[in-house]
Amino acid sequence: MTINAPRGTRDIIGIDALRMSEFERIAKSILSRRAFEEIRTPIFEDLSLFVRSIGEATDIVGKEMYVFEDKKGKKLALRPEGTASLVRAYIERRLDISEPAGKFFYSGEMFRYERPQAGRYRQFHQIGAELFGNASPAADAEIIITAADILAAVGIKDIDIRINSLGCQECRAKFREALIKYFSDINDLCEDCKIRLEKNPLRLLDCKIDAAKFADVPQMTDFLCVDCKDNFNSVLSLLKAANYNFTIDGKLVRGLDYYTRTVFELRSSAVGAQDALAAGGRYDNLVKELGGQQTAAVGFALGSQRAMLAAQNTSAFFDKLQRPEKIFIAIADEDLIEQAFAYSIKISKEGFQNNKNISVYPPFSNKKLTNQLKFADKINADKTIIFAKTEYEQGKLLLKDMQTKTQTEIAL
RNA sequence: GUGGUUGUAGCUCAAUUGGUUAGAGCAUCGGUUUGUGGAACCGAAGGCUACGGGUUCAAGUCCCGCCAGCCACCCCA
Repeated sequence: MTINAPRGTRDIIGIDALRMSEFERIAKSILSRRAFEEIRTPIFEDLSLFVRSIGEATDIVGKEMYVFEDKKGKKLALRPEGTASLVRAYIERRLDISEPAGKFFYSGEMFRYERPQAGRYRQFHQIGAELFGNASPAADAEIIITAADILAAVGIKDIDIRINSLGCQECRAKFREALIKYFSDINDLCEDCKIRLEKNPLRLLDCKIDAAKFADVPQMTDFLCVDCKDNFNSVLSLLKAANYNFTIDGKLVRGLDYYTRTVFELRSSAVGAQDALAAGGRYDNLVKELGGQQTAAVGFALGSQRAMLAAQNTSAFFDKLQRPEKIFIAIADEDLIEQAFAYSIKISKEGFQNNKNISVYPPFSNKKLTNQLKFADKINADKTIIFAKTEYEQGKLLLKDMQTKTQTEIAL
C-alpha cells in the first residue's frame, strides 16, 4: 500500500520548485527595496489568536482551521494566514512602542481545510507585508502598489486592482443597518444569503446568485463620513499619481473581520474562479484589540501558487535566473575513480569559496565512457572533464565543451 | 460542506462499446566489438486498469462505495 500526500497538498519539484524559489527571491527583493524587513513567525499559534483577530463568525475560524491540542491540552492552530501572527509578534516584542512605524514582510506556508481546486490548496504559500504606525493614505497606496509590482515582476499581465472603502466603525455601522433594511424587504433571497443576512450582511454584496436583484442596493461610498471619504479619495489620487489603474468596486468586502477603511483585491483573468491573487486592506484597530497601543496598520497577502498559475509567461522569469555552469566529471579508465572523485569535490569546494556559479557532478564507475557522455547530455552539462590514463600520467585532463564539441587539455 | 466531471505504464493517450494474454508514442535501461555524447537501428523492463465491493459464463468497460484530480458554488490568497 502506497501512501499519498494528503488532500490539498503537493510536492513541488523540478522546474516548479525553481520557479517557486525564484518567485520568492523576486518578491523579497522588491519588498526590501521598499524598506520592509523579513520576520518569521511560528507556523502554529494559540488558537485564540486567530479567533480574536480573524473573527469567530468567519468561515476561516469556523470551519477551515487545523486545530489540535498539544500534550498538555493546550489548544493550538496551524496558521490560516499571516497577519495575526505578525501583529502578535509586533505587540509581544513591544515594537508598538520601540518601533511604531515598522514595516515587515513574511513568506511561508498557511493552512486551511478547504475543498481543493486549481489555485486553492490546503497547504499554500503566502507572501505578505504589513505596514504599521502609518495612517496616511500613502501607506495604503504603497501596500497596493507593492503587491501589484510583485505580480507584474513575475510576468503577470492585466492585473485588475479592485478597491473599496469599508469606512470606520461609525460609518460602517450605518451602512450595515441600511443594508439589513434593504435586504429584509427582498423575499426570494437564496439560502446562503439568508444566513449571511444574520451573520454578516456585508457579504450579501458578494453573492453571485442574487446579485441581479440588488440593482439599487445602498452604496458604501454614500455612507462614508467626511474623514473616511477624504481618506479614500487620497488613496485613489496617490494611485493615479503613480500611474496605477484601478477599479472602484463597491461590492468588495473582505472575509476577515479586522479590516477598516481601504480594502483591495488584485485579480487576474489568467486563472479560474480563484482569481484573487493578492488582497488586503487597512486594519487600524487590530493592534489595540490584541493588547497593543493604538496603532494604524495596513497590509497585503499574496498567494504564491496562484501567482505562479497566473504567470503563464514564465520566460521572463528564467531570463533573470543565472544558471550555474554544469560540469560533469568522467573517467575513461576505471582505476582513476578515486582521483576523479577527489578532484570533483575539490573544484566544487573551490567554486563555493570563490563564489563561482558552477555545479559539479562527480564521476561514477561501471559505465563506459560512451554512457557517461550520454549521461552528461541528459543532465545538460556544459563541460565534461575526462580523466584519461595517458593524459593523467602527464598531469593533464581533457576538457570537453559539450556545445561546441571541442576538446582541450588542461593542467591537473 | 454542495453539485458536476474524470481516473488505464513515469508522461500523453488506445483498447472494435461486456468477449481471448490490456496496446502505442515519448521517457527509462541495455546493446550496435570495449578512450568520446545528442541521431538511427535492435532489444529489455515497466500495469492487481486509483482502491474496495457487487452484477455477469465473462468487467478497464455496467452498478455501489471510497480515495484523488479538475470545474462551478461556498469561501478565499
